[in-house]
Amino acid sequence: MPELPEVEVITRMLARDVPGSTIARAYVERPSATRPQTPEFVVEQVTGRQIEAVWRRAKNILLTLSGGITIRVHLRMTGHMYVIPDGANLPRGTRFVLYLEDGRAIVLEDMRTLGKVTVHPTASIGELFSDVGPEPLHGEFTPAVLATAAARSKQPAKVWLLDQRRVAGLGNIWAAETLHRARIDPRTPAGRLGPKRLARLHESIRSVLQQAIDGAQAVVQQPSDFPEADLLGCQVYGREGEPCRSCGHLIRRIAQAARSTYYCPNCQKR
DNA sequence: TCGATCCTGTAG
DNA sequence: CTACAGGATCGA
Repeated sequence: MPELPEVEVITRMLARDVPGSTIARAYVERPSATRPQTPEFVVEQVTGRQIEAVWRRAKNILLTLSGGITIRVHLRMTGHMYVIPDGANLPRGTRFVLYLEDGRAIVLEDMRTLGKVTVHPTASIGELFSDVGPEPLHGEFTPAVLATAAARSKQPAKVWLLDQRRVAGLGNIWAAETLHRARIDPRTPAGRLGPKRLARLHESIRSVLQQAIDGAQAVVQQPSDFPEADLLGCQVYGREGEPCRSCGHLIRRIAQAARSTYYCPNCQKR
């Protein structure tokens, strides 16, 4: 279920706890987790290598290993990844495990089994993400970049924001929250947003995501905690029929691209 | 550009 | 029981 903020916090935890450790063995509980690669291939590629770094790109977790190999993990809808102590039982829903030499293990827990683990030459990681848009919290993401990407697009703004080729990391929740903060109706064609609203959208994306990271970070007490940002703090997501926190109008839910969109019909204009 | 699809758990 | 779930890809 994680979007950029949740993946960011999960990545930070791993980046704090596992670099320097060596993978003693690996285990694929669910063969579909590595598709299109085979479990045997993935296990063979990672065994015996040292974890040098853990980082994030869009909603992917990357583990850079010694010997020029990188593990790419995508949590999709229900994935979670964290370290368990030596001797701890594998959690229910475990799909993939990296056992470390010191006895700890990194587990991929994923009830819905849509998550993915694949291995790639580190040198080729760049091209893996060649179609993915800019990281919204980095300097490369500017109003101008946003404007260029939005130009002439007829896609509704909400659907447009979910497309990872435009901006990396937004999902159904934070796309809705971002549009509310920017006071843009989710049905507005992206190409019709003028400089003023694009500037608001740019700023909203950054501030909403940064706040969500801070919120998610705050709820994690131990590694296995899922850094679920506080949905009670959402302005629109999941609040159909409830009053808008800014104006009191009732929040509406519509379907866009077969997914729910929540918005305030009063605050958010076309 | 859209719907179907990969899966399973849970809410209504 | 059915509807739906915070993702992404694939084929029509």
